[in-house]
Amino acid sequence: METGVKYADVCIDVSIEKLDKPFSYRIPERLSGIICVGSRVRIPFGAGNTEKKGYVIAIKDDTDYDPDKVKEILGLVEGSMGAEDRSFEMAAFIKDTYGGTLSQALKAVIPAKAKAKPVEIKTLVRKMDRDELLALAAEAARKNQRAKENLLRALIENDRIPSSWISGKLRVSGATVTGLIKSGAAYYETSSEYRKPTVSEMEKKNVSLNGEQAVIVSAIEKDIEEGKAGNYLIHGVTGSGKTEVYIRLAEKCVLSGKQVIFLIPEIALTYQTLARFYSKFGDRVSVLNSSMSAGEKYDQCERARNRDIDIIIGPRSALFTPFPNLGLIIMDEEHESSYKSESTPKYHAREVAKKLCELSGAAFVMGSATPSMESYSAAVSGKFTLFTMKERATGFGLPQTEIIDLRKELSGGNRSMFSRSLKAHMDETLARGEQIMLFLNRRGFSGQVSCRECGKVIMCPHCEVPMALHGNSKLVCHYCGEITGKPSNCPSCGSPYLAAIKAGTEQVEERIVKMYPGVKVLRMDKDTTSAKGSYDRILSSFANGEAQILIGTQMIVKGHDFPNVTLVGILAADLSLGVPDYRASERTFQLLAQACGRAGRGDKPGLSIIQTYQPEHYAVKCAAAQDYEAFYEEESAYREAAGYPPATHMLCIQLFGPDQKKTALLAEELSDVIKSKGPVRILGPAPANIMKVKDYFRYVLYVKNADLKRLSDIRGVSEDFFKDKDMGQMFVQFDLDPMNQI
DNA sequence: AGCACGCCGACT
DNA sequence: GTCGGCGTGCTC
Repeated sequence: METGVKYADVCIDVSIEKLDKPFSYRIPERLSGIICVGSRVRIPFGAGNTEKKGYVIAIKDDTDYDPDKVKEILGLVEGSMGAEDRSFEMAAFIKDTYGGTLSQALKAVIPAKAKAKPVEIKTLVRKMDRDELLALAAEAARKNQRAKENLLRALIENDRIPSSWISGKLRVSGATVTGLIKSGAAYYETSSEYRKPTVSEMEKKNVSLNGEQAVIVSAIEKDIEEGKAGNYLIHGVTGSGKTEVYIRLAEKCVLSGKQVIFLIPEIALTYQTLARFYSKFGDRVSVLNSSMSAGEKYDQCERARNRDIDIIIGPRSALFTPFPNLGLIIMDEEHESSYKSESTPKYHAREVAKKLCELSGAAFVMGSATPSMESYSAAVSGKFTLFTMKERATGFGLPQTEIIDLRKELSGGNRSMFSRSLKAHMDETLARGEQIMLFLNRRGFSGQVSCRECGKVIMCPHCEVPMALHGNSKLVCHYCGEITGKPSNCPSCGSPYLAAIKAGTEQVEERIVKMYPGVKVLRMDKDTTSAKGSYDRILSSFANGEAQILIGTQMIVKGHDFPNVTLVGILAADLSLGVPDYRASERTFQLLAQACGRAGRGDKPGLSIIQTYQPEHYAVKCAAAQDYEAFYEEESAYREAAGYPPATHMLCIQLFGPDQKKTALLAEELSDVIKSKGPVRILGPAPANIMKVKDYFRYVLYVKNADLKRLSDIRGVSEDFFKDKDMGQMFVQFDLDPMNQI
């Protein structure tokens, strides 16, 4: 037992800014050695000594605070998760890196509230002996208390009755049971049992590794064995078999008594990967997903803590699974933007995972066919170890690609959305009985209603966003949810000629149906996947060959393999290039490269056709050539020249307020305050791309600096500035290296 | 957030 | 003269 340790820094678990600092408490003798960093404690707080709960974030021999005023910890919180030290270091890291309060960081890091109690299995246990119970039963019978009599008779025959029996088989109400307990005939025993998500067992197949896979597995395993586990980036072309590498590494890790966190961008998209993990690890693997209740998440944490599972698969929040001996974090599809949290603290799972691995001595393995600029640059500079997989595991080469210049099509007299080449290849593919995927990204325009006479678009009254037509009579704002009826006349000029822009995919579908009567077509976009389960239904019916053509937005390019797809058509590649965002090229490249990779995943060669108005754009050219390195070089030069991540770091400060002038003014003031603290590159303040959402005006300020510490200081300065300010309804958000420019 | 102290109006 | 309004300001 430790001696001389007297004080604990306690974070009170309320999300109140003013309490967002540690409070020192004396550790009573009886608790010394029991209380540790991470303990959940009860403490007296404030003048009234109201009892509050807090987290111990540090233990110290002395305190900076007036020792006379320091109070004593009352005790430990019963049933606390006792989250370990690591979680608190993670919370501190998140707070320091991404801002927000410590409580917000703690909330992100503490997986589920302890108050979300596990399902309690109650058992009624006999307390009296048989004769006494018989007497009671006889008395109940005499008083015509049928329910009580039945329960007593059941209790005579069984000394333990599960509560499910009582309400189910015996049909006895709770009141009767309570009465019985009061009379001392029996008592309730409660024990918690985990709610286990169902696991379907599949046959285990042994896949042998190809050369590239084996090299990577043995290199990383060697590092782990020598205690030199680091960060690894696997750049593997689509279909190169990254999952098998993950499985081997995870297996090795589990066999040596360590646990694995496997991060995936979106649960629905990687069913095939999940199935492979299940078949390999059975019920030692568990899946976390966003639709789970707090209780279920709590159970998963308990199972992890108790070493009932070795592997957790889930989105970024799976990072905070409290494994006692974490050995490996895998991050699949590392470039996906869903790894960045959208709410404060806006942390990036990649950075947090890296930190977590440092703290626990675990290996961090990232994989992608199109790595993010951030990761690849870290790999190039030697911070991550880079592995490249160039072979497709099936042995077949990458699909052929063809770039079609839509400007030439137009000047050649073809005004349809299908180029002559695409049309010809579609004819052939259909004739061969193979499948086609058509990809179109037309988010943003679909559904908007405009007047054919004055050209005005119907906007949401609360947001600076066009309303979208749902069905035939409803207008919906996708930003605030405002629903209005579709007016019969234009609100500005009164013209009755209102026209809705159809979703691109819908138009494509109409054309296809006309072009190929009798050919089965599936469409997948926001409209067709809004119903629960429709996503999987569409994909599986396409996989089963129920349709020959699948038309969709970017959601079709991810995940699923369709071995019979031999033609992929990208109808308008540059639509995602026009977005005012420094990541536009990167995202376009990723999208195109992934879409091209969809063709020829089986044993038949594939072809991808990219239609574009900008055939000379490097994102298009490199994606067509499946040349990641060339893209990286070009994009890297651009980021370097323009001063964008990863060449520098960028702190985005977003101000929100109902009064446009006041919000703009506050942004200006903040900008001046930041400038007064030393020279630094500031962009803006400027109105956000979408200036108004939910009646709140949005102003944005970007501060650039290569030094993260400097940006963190600037965030501190800003936070202090806002503290002294009368903010009214205005509020601020910080976003480090944002994924989307707002 | 609570719960104090605190400095001004209507009451035994 | 006190009781009590909730306005500011700490709370380890």
